[in-house]
Amino acid sequence: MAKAIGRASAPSHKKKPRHTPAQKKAAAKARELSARSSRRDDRKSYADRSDREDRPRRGAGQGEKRYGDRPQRSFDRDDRGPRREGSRDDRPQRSFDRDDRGGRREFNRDDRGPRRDWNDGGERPQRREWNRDDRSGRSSNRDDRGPRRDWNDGGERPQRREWNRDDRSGRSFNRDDRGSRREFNRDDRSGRPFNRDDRGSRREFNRDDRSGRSFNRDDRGPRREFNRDDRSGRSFNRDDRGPRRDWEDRGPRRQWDRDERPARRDTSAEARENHTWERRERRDNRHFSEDRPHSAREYRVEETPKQAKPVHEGPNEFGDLGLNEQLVERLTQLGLVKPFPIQAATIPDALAGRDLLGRGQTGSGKTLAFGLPTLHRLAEGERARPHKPHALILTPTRELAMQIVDALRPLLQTLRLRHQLVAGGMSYTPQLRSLEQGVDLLVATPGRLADLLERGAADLSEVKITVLDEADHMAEMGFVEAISEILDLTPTDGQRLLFSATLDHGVDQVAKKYLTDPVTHQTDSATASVSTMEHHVFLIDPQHKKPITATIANRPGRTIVFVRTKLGADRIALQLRECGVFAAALHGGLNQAQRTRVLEAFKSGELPVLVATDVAARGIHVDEVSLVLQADPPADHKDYLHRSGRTARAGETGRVVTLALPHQKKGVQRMLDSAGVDAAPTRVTPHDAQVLETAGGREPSFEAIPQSVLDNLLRPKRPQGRGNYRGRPQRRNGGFNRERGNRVAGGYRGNR
DNA sequence: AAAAAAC
Repeated sequence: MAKAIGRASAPSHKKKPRHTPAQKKAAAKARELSARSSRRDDRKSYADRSDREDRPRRGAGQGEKRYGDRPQRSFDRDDRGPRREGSRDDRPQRSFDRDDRGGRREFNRDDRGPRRDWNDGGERPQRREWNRDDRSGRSSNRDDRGPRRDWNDGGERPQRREWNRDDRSGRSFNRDDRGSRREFNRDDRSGRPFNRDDRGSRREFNRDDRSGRSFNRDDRGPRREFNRDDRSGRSFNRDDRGPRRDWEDRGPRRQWDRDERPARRDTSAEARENHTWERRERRDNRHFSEDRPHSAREYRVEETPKQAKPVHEGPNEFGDLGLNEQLVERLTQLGLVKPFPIQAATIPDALAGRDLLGRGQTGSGKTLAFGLPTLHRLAEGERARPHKPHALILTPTRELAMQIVDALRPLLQTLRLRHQLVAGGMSYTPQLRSLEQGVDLLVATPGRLADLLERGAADLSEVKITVLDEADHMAEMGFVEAISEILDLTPTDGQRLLFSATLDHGVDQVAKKYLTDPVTHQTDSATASVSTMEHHVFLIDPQHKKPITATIANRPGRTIVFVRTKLGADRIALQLRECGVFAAALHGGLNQAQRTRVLEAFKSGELPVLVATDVAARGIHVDEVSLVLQADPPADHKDYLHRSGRTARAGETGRVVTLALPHQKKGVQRMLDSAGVDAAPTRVTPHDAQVLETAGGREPSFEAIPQSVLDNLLRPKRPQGRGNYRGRPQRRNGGFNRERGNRVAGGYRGNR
């Protein structure tokens, strides 16, 4: 792709061999330009994916596609005239699409106004959310359903609401509409996957025809909307379909519910006194449509009393390990004087240049265990030459790479070593520039590094030290190929350090191939022996999952909720917010700016609850996470240990609660055994003392937290980016910029 | 089987 961009964007270079320095330079420039435009991707707003704005949007969704494609467009502008002609000819397909789109758009548009009214006047919207996907919750939906039906019969509106509202996941949309629209939806749905597959080609197609695009643009918005979020999630949606369908089978029950309902409504006063979940929920939904002003501050984490951190006194024992004096001095300034066991065990061997395997519990200080000797050795050597770094730290996630950079930065600065974060989702420019200028240490994720290697921007032939953090994960399928390729490019006599809290057979394979006479340091058993961690397993019924999750998450202190899928993360986070628990999702489907911002907010305390996939399972350190709730059980015992390890770090205390559905009981039990965790599964229901006390939960308020609060949280606090890039200038004139002749889409639109 | 990792 990178190459494709280069070609498309700088046709003049295309046919010439890039031999002369001048030509090389020109090519580099082109690359940089394309990289620069690709940065815009990071500015896709969270709202683009997940807001539920009611007004017709010109830009939402659209923006994403355009951004993605824009690099070429801007370069190709000159070419457009001719191409346009071409695209015309090609249009058959196009026009087809277009009609399609147009139609949808109309549809949407018309619907939108009314929907709003609905929202304003009615109370229905949210209930649905809540119940959306849980069959259990549905009981409350059911109450509503009668009227909706009538609506359906009389008008077409009901669904629109659906449509609008829950755009966020797109799911509830499907849900209630089952009656009339189902057909519609279905087709649509089944159509989507196709679209998806087709999209690749279509996109290609479009690319060449950029001119055609501009025509289409207006039409595209709605479509985008529709597809918007789920570029990744969509396929998952399909999975959800099964249950939904089951839903449809419920005809009879509905009848039943309807009959029931009038009575319940009449006794709403009484209902209020009853604190059953469904009823409170209904009552409180009214707040949602009012969309009262909120500020994120209201939802800040309730700080729990700080735990005393171990204070080390006396002479700095890092000095005894043979580390560079400047380094030791800086460590002292940072309050680090006593090495953790894993550090004391591995540093001497690492300084001696030996290959090693290090295993230390989660939160036991592995970053410094490999960081300090790496820095020490870098400081001893010469400055790295351009493009040829001397050390490489590889991590499985971008966040972890950033965290390692953050942890090592002060030490690197003290030693006047140059470093660069090399990870996807971020601008190429600083990465290319650093390599150009020469950089001593790269902290990288595999994909982007491979990309830079392929471009010839990086050369690993002078790498003296390679570190694999979370080595066992890196040795797993899906990672190991990339890692092998990278390791193959480093000198065979270089030092290699493999670290993780769990080392297993997969690591042995890598160790066997890439390590020479390695020494292994295991400071603890591989099981969950973190003594300050408490484990609980709650055996629950499916219909209680949501209320229990909400109750537990609604606790003071920072909480991480782990789920299995990206879509699940979005969904649970949304559900929590609708219950009045401020939560945001973190997963690989978000763009990097969003990921970074969510994590930052969680660290700072603005966000008390993080709902994450396993992207956050390993290595991520956040102070004072006092509970890890595994709403979906982890895949295996290693994941259990790593997820759990987000709490009880560096001597803090923490609790881990794992929810298991009846059919998961066996697997969870087996996993606990392998993980060495001694926890007896307990049957619980939402109001049990177990939930309220053991997990520290509290019944949530059910005062839905509006999307605007989340959008506000996600809005970058300073101009985007960590580098010196100051971000795109603020949009003016409705986002239309004459010079560019292009509407500048983007921004966070979802907060109104 | 999902997620992650480049665009």
